[in-house]
Amino acid sequence: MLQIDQMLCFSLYAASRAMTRVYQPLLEPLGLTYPQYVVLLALWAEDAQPVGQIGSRLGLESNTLTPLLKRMEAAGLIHRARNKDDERQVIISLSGKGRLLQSQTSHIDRCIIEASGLSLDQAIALTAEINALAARLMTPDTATDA
Amino acid sequence: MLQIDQMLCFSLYAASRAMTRVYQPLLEPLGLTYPQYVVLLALWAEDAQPVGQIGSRLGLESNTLTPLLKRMEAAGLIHRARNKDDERQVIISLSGKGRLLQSQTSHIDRCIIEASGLSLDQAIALTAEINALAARLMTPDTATDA
DNA sequence: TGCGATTAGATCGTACACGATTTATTTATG
DNA sequence: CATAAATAAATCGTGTACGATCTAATCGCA
Repeated sequence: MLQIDQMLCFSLYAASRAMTRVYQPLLEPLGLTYPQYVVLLALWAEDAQPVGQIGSRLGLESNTLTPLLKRMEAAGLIHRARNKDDERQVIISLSGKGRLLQSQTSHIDRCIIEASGLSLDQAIALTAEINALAARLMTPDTATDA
Repeated sequence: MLQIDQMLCFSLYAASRAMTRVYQPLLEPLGLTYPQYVVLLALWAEDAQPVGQIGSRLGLESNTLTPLLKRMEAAGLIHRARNKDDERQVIISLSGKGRLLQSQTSHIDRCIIEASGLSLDQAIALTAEINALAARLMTPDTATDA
């Protein structure tokens, strides 16, 4: 009984790391880590975003993103520039190199789907369930006392 | 279409971190991090395991476990001792303090179940799906070329 | 019996995560 | 117009993850 939540939390923990390990050898030839790839996904969907917007999309704070983005800048993947209209913001935009990488990732998508062993419908359903769970976990519920 | 696997991988990544964030305030009063709690779960299930066995149960290598276990030893939660029958192995066993902590974790289980918003059946089913996915991801499949 | 191969942990370097704090900029208010 | 409150990143410290390598102990087999 009481083991179930432990198993649920542990299964997420283990599955997430397993997924990262599947990505790693596919991303390594591109010189990317998994979190860096996720940032690129966000930028391919919408270029030129402030750090905070990327953070809210990815659920990461500036204390994680700032050094990560600096490494991506050093690798020539992105540009970092202050917003002229609001000097507090740093706008992250794709470099030519960062934009070109997108074309080299379609085989990655295929490999992951294959490794997951799921049909498209199954993947969609499972993703929806996990997203719903994550959304509930992130609501400031009555989880601290009772 | 090609976004699905990205959504699946990202949902796992985000859900795992969300789960850790739910645990954090519950574990902090006990002086535990989430990975340390997972190690304790393994030891509560079976005391006196070598490092490598804990690693295979948790999917962690010695390069992660060794420093983690040293911190737990420093915190007085566990003992580390060479196996007399095989001096290569380091046996990890619970201290009295580490054993006692188990009794203080039942409310944590309840809080997590509540925060997940899942019924027991739903939690079991979702855990099984995620475990099956993780198992497939961990098989050395044809994921590197095609 | 002896020595190369294997195995178990430990060590090292790099890259996240994240709580807490700090700095710089903008906004709101008197 | 001045300044306190709010906001956006950056910084700092601690704790995982993990590839690569190292060391010590055991095993296998001539």
